[in-house]
Amino acid sequence: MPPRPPRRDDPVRQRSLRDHNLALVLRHVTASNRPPSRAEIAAASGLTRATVSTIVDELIAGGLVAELEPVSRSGVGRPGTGIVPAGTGPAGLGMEVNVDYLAVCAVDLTGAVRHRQVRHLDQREHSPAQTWQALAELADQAVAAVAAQRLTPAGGVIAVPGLVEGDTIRIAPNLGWQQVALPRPEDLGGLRDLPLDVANEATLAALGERHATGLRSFLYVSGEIGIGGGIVLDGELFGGSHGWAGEIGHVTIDPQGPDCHCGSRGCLEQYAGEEAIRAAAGLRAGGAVLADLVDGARQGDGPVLDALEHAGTALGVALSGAVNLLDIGTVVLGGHYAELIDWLRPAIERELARRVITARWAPAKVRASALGSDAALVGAARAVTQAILDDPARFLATRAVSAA
Amino acid sequence: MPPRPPRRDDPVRQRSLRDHNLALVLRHVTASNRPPSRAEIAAASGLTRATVSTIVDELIAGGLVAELEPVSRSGVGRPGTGIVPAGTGPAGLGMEVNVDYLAVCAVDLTGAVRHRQVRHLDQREHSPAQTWQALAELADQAVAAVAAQRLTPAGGVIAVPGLVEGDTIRIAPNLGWQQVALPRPEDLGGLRDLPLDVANEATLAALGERHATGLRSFLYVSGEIGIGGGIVLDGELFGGSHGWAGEIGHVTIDPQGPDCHCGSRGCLEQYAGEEAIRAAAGLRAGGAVLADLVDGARQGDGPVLDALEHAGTALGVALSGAVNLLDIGTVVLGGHYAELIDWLRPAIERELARRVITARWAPAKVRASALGSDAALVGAARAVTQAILDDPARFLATRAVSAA
DNA sequence: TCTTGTTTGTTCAGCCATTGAACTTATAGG
DNA sequence: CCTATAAGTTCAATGGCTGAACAAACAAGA
Repeated sequence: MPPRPPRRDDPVRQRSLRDHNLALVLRHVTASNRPPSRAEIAAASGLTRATVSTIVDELIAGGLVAELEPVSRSGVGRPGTGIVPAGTGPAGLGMEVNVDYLAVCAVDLTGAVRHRQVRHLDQREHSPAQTWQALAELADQAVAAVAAQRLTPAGGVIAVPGLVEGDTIRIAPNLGWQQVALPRPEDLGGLRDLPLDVANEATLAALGERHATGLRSFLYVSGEIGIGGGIVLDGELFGGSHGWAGEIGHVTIDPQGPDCHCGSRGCLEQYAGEEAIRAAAGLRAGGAVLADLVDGARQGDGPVLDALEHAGTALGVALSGAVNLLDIGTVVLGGHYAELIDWLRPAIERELARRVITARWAPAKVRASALGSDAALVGAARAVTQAILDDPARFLATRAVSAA
Repeated sequence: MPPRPPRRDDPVRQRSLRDHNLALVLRHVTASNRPPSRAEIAAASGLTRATVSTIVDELIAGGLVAELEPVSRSGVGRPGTGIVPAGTGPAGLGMEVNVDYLAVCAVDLTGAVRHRQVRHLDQREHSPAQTWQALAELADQAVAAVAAQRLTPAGGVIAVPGLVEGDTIRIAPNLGWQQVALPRPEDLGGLRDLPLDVANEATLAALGERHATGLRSFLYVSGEIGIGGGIVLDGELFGGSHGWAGEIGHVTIDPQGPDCHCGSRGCLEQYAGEEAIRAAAGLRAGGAVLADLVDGARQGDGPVLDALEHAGTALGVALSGAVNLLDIGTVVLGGHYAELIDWLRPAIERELARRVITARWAPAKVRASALGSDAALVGAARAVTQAILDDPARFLATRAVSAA
């Protein structure tokens, strides 16, 4: 998502120095829970107050941060003026295409969701072109709603439950899509001139969780119809060679297990996917599976509890492999799993304790998603604002050009 | 291993600018296959010739690079003087503690092995203290040998087949070690004043392979008595939260499989570890298992071929999970696997093709280790020199202090 | 009310690394 | 011997950070 991450093989000129410190200061502003003063930023970042002052000036001029009204604060000495991320300024647009709905949201630099709209639409009954059309309409409304709050959309990211490479969707099994390209800019109405990106839904959800939880490294696993995953390492999304990392749904649980639609056998999805759990629980097909499962589990329904126990065991086996491989301290369960966590957790933790070789020294934690079903949508929007926060200089430069 | 990687939350002063470009230029010198001239470095790095000149001067003064004799080169114009990594200068000491031998080697900044010595010693019959004693003697000889070649040892790293945390070895099953600390500096003779580190053997082997092969991202798997692994992402070793990443030997192949000594069931080691392959092949215990397997396979011995086919299948299942999770393009087989690759590869590639969901668009490559059984030893030594190459400024600073 | 002490934020000279252009050095080719 | 070309060096200019001095804003005590 970030247009071009700073490479360590780049030469460093004076300007890059400023660029780095611009990002450093901005990060302090967005990261601290209390609006910091220039002096506090200086103390925390290691820069001098003089440098911080000029940098803050530049950020204010660019509309990325703002000064707070001088509120009286405790303590002796001249009170500092708090610096906050700009509430009016750039906004990130997140869009989600899922099996039976479309969604759009907008976040500002503080991470607050300033607009959110969901529209039910079954993609399986429509062509990709129709989906893009409907999404463009939603996006138009979002752009308008956001403008009314004095925010300027700075870009958009679309979350898709499938494999994405560059600007094309290789395959999205549950949508029935193959080789679908991003819509052309001229078909996008209000998004026309904005940078637009597509990415995998679970990957973006992981990004959303990263901000919502503050965790530096974790494995995100989302269970819905399919099982998706995302890996965050040291605060950064890990994409792998092609951006396809995190595909835990097709990790093998039992080499001789049931056939999977992916062509393999014994994939995790065959044990812990929605359909597998439903069938094992003896529930009817086509209903509101998640609600039925939660109800059944709450009422102590035997087959349902057994089904969840089995799913948890399979999840635990897959996660153990991942933890052994990545030595990662936390697993975040999202999607339906977030609501089923109470019944999944015992089996998952049992398997982790048995199968992770370092479990006795550093047991991995299992927790539920903080954003729930909005994770991918919010994560997509955050991807846009995050790119600005990571490299404010680039944003300021483009802003200066468009102003001229 | 690198003392402290540059953090993105550090403030940047002018000096860091120089530090960065120092490393950038040095990297160009070590990376290019032909000794580059100052002008070529400037063109390749994006810096100006003026800057490169002053930086090269600084590196020459610090003894990290040297000018080549002005050889006549083709083409019109003033010929450039080639810059090469200093052949005399800092050296890295690699040490390896394995089940039945100790080894030491030294590499210079070019990566060339300048000294290498192996001594047979069965650690299972000796205490850790005795091992350290014997290793210190070997290291002493290495320091002397290296000094005779006008090299100055800059640090040492010990490779151990076990789980390392900080300066202690948590557990090394095949050595029979638990909670063993690094030897005290005063017990180390010629190593007394050098920075010393321990790390996992497979992790260091991965590092060695990274330099020997030039691959940017790969998964290294080494099969000997145990199975170890290391992950290299974008040129950097990935350690995970505690440095324990890469433990692929205890990934579950079959949740109901045979008991493993680690307390779990169905671990990869139970299918593709030396002992498992030997038993499946019907070979006698205690012999030269690897040699027997290679002989048997060459002669078309049925049980041996079957055993390798089964091991390859299990490896393929485990690697498929890893590739699905990490989206990594290359798998490097080391240790015994390197010599057995011809018989393992078909099964591994078959499973990867079946089980990796992105295999049809980007099939993962399987290749043999370039360093063979020396990978861990050389990798350990390289870890030292790599730290210098990654941050020459730090090295120059300590050098300046000790000179004063 | 006035003074003192404390902390914030700004100003400015000094410093440091990079740049770009001019200049010197070294070679090939006519 | 002269010209063209490329490598390497020198040097004034530039941009960004630092440190110290200073102005501004406040609390506490006399």
